[in-house]
Amino acid sequence: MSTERRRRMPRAQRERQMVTVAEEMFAERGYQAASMDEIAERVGVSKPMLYEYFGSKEGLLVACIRRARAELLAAITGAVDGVANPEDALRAGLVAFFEFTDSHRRAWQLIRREAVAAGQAAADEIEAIRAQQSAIDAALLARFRPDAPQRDLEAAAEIIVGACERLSIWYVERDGLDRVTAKQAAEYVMDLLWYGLRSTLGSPT
Amino acid sequence: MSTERRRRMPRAQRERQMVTVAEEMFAERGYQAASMDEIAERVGVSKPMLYEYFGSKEGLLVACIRRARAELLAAITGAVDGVANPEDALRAGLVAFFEFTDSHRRAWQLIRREAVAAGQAAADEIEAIRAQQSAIDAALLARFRPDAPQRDLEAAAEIIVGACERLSIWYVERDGLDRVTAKQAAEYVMDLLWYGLRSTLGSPT
DNA sequence: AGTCTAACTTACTCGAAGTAGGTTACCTCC
DNA sequence: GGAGGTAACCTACTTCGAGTAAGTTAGACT
Repeated sequence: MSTERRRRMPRAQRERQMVTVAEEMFAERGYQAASMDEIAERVGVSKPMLYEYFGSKEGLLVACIRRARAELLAAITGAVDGVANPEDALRAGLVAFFEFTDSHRRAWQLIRREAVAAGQAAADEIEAIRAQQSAIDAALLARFRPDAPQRDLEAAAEIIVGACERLSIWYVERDGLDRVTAKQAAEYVMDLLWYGLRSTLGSPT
Repeated sequence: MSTERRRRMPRAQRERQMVTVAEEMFAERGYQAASMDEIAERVGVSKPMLYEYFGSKEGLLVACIRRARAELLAAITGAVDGVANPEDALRAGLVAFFEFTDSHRRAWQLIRREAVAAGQAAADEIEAIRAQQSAIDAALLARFRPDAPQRDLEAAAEIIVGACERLSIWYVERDGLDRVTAKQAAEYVMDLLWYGLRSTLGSPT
């Protein structure tokens, strides 16, 4: 008889734990198939607590996504900050991105696969990640080519984000055979895009 | 009192009608929120018929996705077929893609937003669309540069597919203001990528 | 007219999301 | 150290929609 009494926890700590468990469950079983009862049980708490803190199943998913987004943002800004040369900054950002998707596979899987299961809110949250990425890229490009029209910068940023998202999936999936590193993935993107970026967004340096 | 007697239909025809209605409903309300009862009602048939023909709600979603995929494939192969010059072929394919996402907004929304709601099967089906796109692109690039290593071709194809997917969303969303046409979207992609493609995948032409 | 089957129905079960309302551990202030 | 307040927690329910069992009719073809 384990006399392990369930400890009470302050809300913030419990929430973090719940998000962690939910992330596991969603990634493992898929959003739909994961049940709130089971998540609650694994946390060691009853279902209404989840609803107390997150409002709904989708709310819980949103919390998972939001946390991943914050972490991704931190990783990238950390890598880019203080790098003066735009080319190096972009490269550093790309490497950080691929490293993140590699090391946070669970969260990344969640984002790309369980995306919109729940509805609007979760979809918006994921879209917000992409928007965040685009904004970073657009800002970076703007620093590089202040003269280029806004629309072109946006389009270029979208292309970069899309390319990275897709390449990261490819890259994570060909895990076993013939490993591609984060650096190589970043190089692929740089090689394909950098010429275009230089020539399209105004006169070359 | 409308004496409109419900007509019986052969299976194939009824299935097509069901997929059409389901596509509408899923796009309109989201996968989760759309109910099988309501879809059945709108079709003018009872729920078990849907299950008879599609097995499950997810099966119905898969059927929607699959149809859109077939249409997309037809549109692109139609555009690319017979174009000898690789650059023009790629451009024609891109234009066809953006035209498709523009004219089939409903289906496209469905694909990008209701993606993985249901589970594995639907996710796989969507992934299959991307794989289809990548394969087309990789084949195209291979024709252009038969000497380049397989892995580089794959990476380039993934980048193109990701860039297009993302750009098409951006493009469809900035609908009102300052319209971007399918041709322009394709041009953005070409401008950014073509230099890179020429220089990366072997020696320039 | 009789028969066979594909197209269709009504009327259910079952499981998981979400909720109403009450209980208990822990901190605080005297 | 006891009273009181509140944040953390629970049991026991309702509801709603996915999925199903078993039977019914239209209409095609002898």
